Amino acid sequence: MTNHSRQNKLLVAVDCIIFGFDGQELKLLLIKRGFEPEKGRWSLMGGFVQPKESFEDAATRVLKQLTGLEDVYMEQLYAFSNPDRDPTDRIASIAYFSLIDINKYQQQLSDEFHAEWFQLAKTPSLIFDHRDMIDMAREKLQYKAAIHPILFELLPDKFTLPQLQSLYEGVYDAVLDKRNFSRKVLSTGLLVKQKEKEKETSKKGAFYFKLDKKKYQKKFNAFLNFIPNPHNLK
Amino acid sequence: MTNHSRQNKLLVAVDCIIFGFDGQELKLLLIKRGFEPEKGRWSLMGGFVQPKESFEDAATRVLKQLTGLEDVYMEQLYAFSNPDRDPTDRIASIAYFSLIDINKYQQQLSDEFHAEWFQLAKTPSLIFDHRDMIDMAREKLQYKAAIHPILFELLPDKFTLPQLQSLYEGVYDAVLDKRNFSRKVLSTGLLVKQKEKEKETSKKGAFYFKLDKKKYQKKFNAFLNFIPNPHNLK
DNA sequence: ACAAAAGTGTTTCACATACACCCATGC
DNA sequence: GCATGGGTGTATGTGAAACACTTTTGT
Repeated sequence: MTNHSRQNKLLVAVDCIIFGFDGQELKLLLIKRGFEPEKGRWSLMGGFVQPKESFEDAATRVLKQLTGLEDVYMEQLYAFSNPDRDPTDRIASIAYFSLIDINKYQQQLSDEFHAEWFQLAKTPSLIFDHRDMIDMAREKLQYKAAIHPILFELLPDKFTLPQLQSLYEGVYDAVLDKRNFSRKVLSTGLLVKQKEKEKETSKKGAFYFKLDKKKYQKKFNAFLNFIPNPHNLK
Repeated sequence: MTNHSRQNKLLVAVDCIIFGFDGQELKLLLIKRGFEPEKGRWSLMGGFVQPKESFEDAATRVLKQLTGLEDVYMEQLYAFSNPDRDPTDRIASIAYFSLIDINKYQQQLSDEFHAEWFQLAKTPSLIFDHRDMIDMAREKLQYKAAIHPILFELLPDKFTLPQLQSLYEGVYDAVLDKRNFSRKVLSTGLLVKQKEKEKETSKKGAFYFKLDKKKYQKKFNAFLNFIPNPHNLK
């Protein structure tokens, strides 16, 4: 227990599950591996953890490498550690998932990795346990987005209610009633109506909204609707 | 990226946050370290991940080593990886939390580790980032127990409603109304009333209940109360 | 008979849901 | 003038919360 022996050391990688939303569909950014093993197959973007780097640092670095983005929403998903998950080497992988504004994503960087956005339902066959990672990420996203307003991280600064609703519908694979939906999201007080309309997708046009960043920060945890009644809390 | 170089390898440990409930208070099992570094200080029970072991395997092994228990509720909490978290070596730690029936715990095993149960509010100073681990575990427990009926994992086969209520009150540090509480838990259909009463803690005595294991399994996920209305799901 | 904890029911209110019509505009 | 998608209001039901008295029994 005390011998920090060399033989107990492991290779540790990070893998990034990157979600984006194009206004219609929830999407996932995958790369085509340009190196062995499994060269030519699709996978999540990943990389090895360096000696002086935390897992978060590594995931941030890897994400930036692929997308050019920093300061985006990222959350540790799970540590995958089956000794046989990579058939060639024993490599543990810490999976992170990110929510990015797909418009800020810098295409040119991705060319290097042959990256492509995939609809969730249409992802290709993936290496190792990356499919499990994605399934778990999706589940966690559903779980968390039901409680915290994280889906705004996928949207541009200005967005319309119909867009927001499509996003929720995509995440939950559900059809929602637009009257109830708009009442619910507006009742949070998190949205600020703009004067301009988005007029690409309809003749009438839909008003833009912006997120009230201050309230967003403040309400991020308050969004919880299941803890016992606040005034019973000691 | 392709060079799985030796120098990228890391020491990886697991640490176990072990919760128990004595009928009154939510408690935590800690050990007094009998080895360097930090010999003599309190810490979580942990151990290094072995070359052919998954992190889950390692945590299961470590938990059994301390408590003698297998097949208990265990969940991966988080991978802690700050390069400086252990000042002597770079060691990442994957934290797991467990919920055990404190009565099944085998005291004699723990003597070897000088283990003791602590009330959450009265935990001593701990090594490294173990305090952070515990805080996060508690938060996750609150989060999860609000949605899934996991707290039964802390109780013996037979328990009373007042005990169950104390448990919830301990986890949320809250005072609950017993009428509303009993209506709510009984409405889940998860509890089966027994004929015997527990007569230690009151003159009148409180009826024992058992968990309906089949319904528990079936309802474990159905307990969710926030997903969009089921009949809207595709 | 009294103290101590168990057990039980009703009212009120907020929120979630179901549901249908009018509006603005480009063509 | 019509087709397309945007925007709004109401009625109903369910579940959460507040609240107080009776029961049992050991001493």
